Amino acid sequence: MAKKPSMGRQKIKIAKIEVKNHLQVTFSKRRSGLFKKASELCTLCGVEIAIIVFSPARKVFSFGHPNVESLIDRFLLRNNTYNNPITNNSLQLVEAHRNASICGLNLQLTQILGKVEIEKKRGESLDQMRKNSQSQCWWEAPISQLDLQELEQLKDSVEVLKKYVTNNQASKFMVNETANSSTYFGDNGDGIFDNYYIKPPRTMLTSNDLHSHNLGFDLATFF
Amino acid sequence: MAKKPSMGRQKIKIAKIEVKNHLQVTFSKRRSGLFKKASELCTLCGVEIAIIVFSPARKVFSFGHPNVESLIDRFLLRNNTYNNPITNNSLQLVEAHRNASICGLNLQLTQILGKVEIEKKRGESLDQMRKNSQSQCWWEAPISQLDLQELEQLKDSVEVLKKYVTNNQASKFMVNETANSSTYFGDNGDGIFDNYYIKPPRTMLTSNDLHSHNLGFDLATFF
DNA sequence: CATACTATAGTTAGTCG
DNA sequence: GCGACTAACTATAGTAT
Repeated sequence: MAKKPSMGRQKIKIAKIEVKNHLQVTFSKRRSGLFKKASELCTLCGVEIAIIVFSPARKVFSFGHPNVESLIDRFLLRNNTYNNPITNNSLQLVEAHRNASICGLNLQLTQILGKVEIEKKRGESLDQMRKNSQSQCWWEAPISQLDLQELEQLKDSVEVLKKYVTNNQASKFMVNETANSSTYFGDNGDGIFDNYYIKPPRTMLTSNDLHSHNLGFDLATFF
Repeated sequence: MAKKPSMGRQKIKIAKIEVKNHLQVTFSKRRSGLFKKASELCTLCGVEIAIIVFSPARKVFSFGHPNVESLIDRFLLRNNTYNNPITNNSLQLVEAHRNASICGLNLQLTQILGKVEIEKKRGESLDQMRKNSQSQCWWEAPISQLDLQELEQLKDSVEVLKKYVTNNQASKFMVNETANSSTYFGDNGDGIFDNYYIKPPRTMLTSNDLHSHNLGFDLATFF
């Protein structure tokens, strides 16, 4: 067949493409072009970038270095911290954010883990105590049980918070294409959020989680 | 001075630029290039895009059409609801995001607040108890104090998390210019980016880009 | 940190498989 | 939907302001 010589790239107007098929092709090409530019910018300048795209077909495409979630977190945190309209509580907020840092979270987690143990023991002791004299401490046992349960939840909550912040450790490019129901998460090994009430009964933080604070930057500056 | 003729664009390796000054220039240029590409993609294909960039200088640059926050919301929500739970990890992710919902946070906060009250009362009671028989409960008081302190911290942490999520519903931005972050908010598709950090609104794209876009959005509807 | 300039490297519209 | 191809079209490296 006679090959028609390509007329090459034509100039186009930057306006909504009406031809559906054409639009799809352009979207696909330019999206990958955009992600490529982003990744180059990451490499060249050592910056962190997250991109979220909702396609015409309602699919989600995302690019993230090191990963989308952690950048979203930082973005929101930063906005909250410095732009919060509730100026009255700004100082408290700053303090709260400080508490949300990895360091603070680890500390809190450690304290809570220890506390859970203590509460268990205390529950037992109080249980015995109640046997000895119920009239004196009738309210101790139930509260103690409640404490324990709540503390377990709290512990897990803090772990979730910590995971949020810890996510920053990843150091890989990640490109996601989320069809209407699936998202591929890179094998960074992070991005794991543990559920605080459905999770399996195991310790959720590995020693790795607890000690790896070697972020490429100083997280503390964000709080 | 004798004008040296430009040697034109040179080929570069995509690797970390070491020369600080050079890096800064490249970052600035490529960032605006990236945002322009994004805005073109928005207009051409009628898609929605959010970009977050953390610069080497720790500044935040963002592009969003229609705006960053709403896209983040949808991204997280979609991950929450429809993420494909292939592995335990992703399942946990789904649950964790669910936990991050306002509802869950409110619940947790309520629980914690209630617990703080209980702890206070218990502390008092235990204090009295200790007076009555120190030998039996010598360890109660100190632990109780520790409890209270920890719980206050936890309460703050959860409040932070809640702020995270609640932010979605707050007025999108009030004081969005800070010393640390500049944000480009994509507008209705005319390709005009308002820079809220550097100067009053000014055109970012060339006049060539300014006329042909029309997505039928009104900037006012976004804020 | 942003912009102006120019030659050239890189991207992509249009088309086919 | 993805790649390949080619001829334009654009972005941008290097440099200076």
